[in-house]
Amino acid sequence: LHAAAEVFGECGYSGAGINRILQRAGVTAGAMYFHFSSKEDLARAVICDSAADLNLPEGGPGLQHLIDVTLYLARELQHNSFFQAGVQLAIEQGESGLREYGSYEWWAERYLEDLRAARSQGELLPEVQEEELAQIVVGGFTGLQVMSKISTDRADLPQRIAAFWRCLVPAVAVPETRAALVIPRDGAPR
Amino acid sequence: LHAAAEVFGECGYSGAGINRILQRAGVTAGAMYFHFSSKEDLARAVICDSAADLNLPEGGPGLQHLIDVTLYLARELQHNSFFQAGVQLAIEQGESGLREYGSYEWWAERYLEDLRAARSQGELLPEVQEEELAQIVVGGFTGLQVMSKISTDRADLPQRIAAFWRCLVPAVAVPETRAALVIPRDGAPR
Amino acid sequence: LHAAAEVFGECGYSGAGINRILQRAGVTAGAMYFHFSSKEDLARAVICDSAADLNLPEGGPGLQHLIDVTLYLARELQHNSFFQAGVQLAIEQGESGLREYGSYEWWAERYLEDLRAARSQGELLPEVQEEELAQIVVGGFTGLQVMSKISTDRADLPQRIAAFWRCLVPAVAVPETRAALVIPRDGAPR
Amino acid sequence: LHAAAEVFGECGYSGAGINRILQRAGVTAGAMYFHFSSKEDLARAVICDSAADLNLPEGGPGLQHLIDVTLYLARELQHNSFFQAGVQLAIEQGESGLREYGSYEWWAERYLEDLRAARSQGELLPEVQEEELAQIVVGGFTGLQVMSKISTDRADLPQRIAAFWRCLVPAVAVPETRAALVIPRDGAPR
DNA sequence: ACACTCGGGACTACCCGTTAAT
DNA sequence: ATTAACGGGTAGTCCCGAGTGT
Repeated sequence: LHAAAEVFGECGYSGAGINRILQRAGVTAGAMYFHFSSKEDLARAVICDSAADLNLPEGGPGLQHLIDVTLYLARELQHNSFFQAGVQLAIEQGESGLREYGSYEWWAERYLEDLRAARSQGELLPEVQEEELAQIVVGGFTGLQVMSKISTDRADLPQRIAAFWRCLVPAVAVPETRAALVIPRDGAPR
Repeated sequence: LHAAAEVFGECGYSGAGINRILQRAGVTAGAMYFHFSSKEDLARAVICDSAADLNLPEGGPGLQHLIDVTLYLARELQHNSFFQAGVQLAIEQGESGLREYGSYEWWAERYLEDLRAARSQGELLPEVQEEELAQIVVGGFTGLQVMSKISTDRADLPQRIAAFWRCLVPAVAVPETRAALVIPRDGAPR
Repeated sequence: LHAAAEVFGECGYSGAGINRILQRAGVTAGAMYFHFSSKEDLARAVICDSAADLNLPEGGPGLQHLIDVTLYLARELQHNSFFQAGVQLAIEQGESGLREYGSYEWWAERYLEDLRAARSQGELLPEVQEEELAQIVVGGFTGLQVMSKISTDRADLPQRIAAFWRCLVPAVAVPETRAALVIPRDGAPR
Repeated sequence: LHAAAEVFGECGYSGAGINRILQRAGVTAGAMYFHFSSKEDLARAVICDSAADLNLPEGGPGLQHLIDVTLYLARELQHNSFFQAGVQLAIEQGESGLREYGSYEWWAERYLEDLRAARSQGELLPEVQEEELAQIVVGGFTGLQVMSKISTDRADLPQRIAAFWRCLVPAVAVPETRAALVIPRDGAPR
């Protein structure tokens, strides 16, 4: 249910009342409990669908693709309430009982693929550890998202991510790659 | 109340039932409502005290001090339940009604001081923007804390922060400073 | 709910605890809050139903009918807990938040119809103002009801109303009507 | 305490929270409970003082005096919060546990004195029963007060009482007295 | 004698996520 | 898939007293 995503995204898991979800969706309680066995189950469904309707940018893997992906996600977080809910619920794991480190690992895995490609294309500096870097990118994205949400309701999230990359790139990319990378100041798509 | 910090830290704001706080603290409702006029007020008090009992590492300002501070905070987050609660409530701002971007800004400000000192001591590379970097450090710390909490209950948080710095330093510090910086792999105090 | 009427009638609005209503009705809180969204809403429902199950005496309109109605209401107030509750809540309007002067106006309107009929049948003395008299009858009834409830738990209410009329009639009715009017001393139905 | 009178008058007995009284009075709980042993006791004290600071109109007893008294009381009810509280608490007897029919009886007694004087001065029609009439006056006053409070916050109470008397007088007073009686339309003092 | 801080519990109206009946 | 209900939970208020000074 799409209404659930909105409410979870706005109020968090425990702050989201089922009734609010129901009446925003225009459904009755029984109807929902036919499809989802519990609130937790509903949240799980939202999480699953949250990653579903993302259209990650195409393009050959590598550092540039990784950057493009994060900027795309940043922009997506501004309007896509499913994705917002996914992120919110991921952050709150533990309150919700939905102990699934999955989300973060999944993204780290995705990023790692790009980083490995980057390595094999010689884009990365030798001292960079791909696994660590993937974790750092996930962590940085998460943290900047939280801050941006609180301070500007995510309006400046793409800019923040862009700044993050501009800061990080010199430490990870070889000079020639670095010169070729495109990191729009405002996070707009290339 | 110290019990409140624990419960807020564990369950978040809306997940924390006042009754649980009360019975963990061994006091009654009336007693609490004499000192704090509402749950929100209680949370505010926790936030305020959360930053109070930190003993930030001494030492001349600069990049090394900034690193030491973040590592200290990482270690502190492992046992200090007041600080845990402060961070948790900061992340949840909005659900709680406690709209105070304050916490993040306050830390960014602290970090900025060190960065400015670092700049004037010639520790920073010319292309680094201090304000942006301060935000990124706060964001990175926040995000890594969230991930670490979920995956290992913060057991590996200092290591993650250390890795974060090892990754970041080449991009911000001039080579001689970089060589002199101490970033213990395990995040232990110097 | 019929239990609500009893408790409201006995204790007034703010004195009536929802729990008392619930356990007297033998239902649970959730059950009630499914049907009524709040205590106020419940009270409103009681008020509405209070006037519903009254069987006002039939008969051609006029002074005699008006008297019969008030005596009937007096007798009804002795056992009909719905009506009791309606009157009680009407008196307390303002504490309850149910600002609806409606009840009193409604009755004054009813009475006025009879008085207008009486006028057109030549039963009223020329100096009598129907509107004012209607208000006075409502007020007198209300006040006597309050007194009777306190002093004798409404046991003597019909008698008091009868006395009220015996006192009032000479001032409002023309002599021949006056002679024909029946006002049983004990307020019993004709 | 004068603040208690206001709050009781506004909210009724059970609707009046002690804390509200206390903070309006600018006192603390302990201070109050030294002087009054309970809320009920406080209410009793308010009732007692409520009749204290009334300056009933002087003048020889009789029908005119009775009328003057009721009009004076009507005007007093508009601003004198002690008296308002007294009336309010009198109406609510039973909720409050303060079962003292006293108030009403006391007033009926006062009125009866005037009526007896009126009788001995030949002002009353022969069929009038003084005791009954006294009760009716008390009841009428009470009821009209309730209605006026709800509809106009007592702004038109004196007018209503005046109308009450204009209606009642023909039924109780002998013609010559009736002609001499002064009942200002707006209830203003003579 | 008087006042206040601090606390105790039971109670308030109301909402929670969930489930039977049908 | 709906209507009705459950029962425990929500934050918060109630009136009141015990202990501590002034």
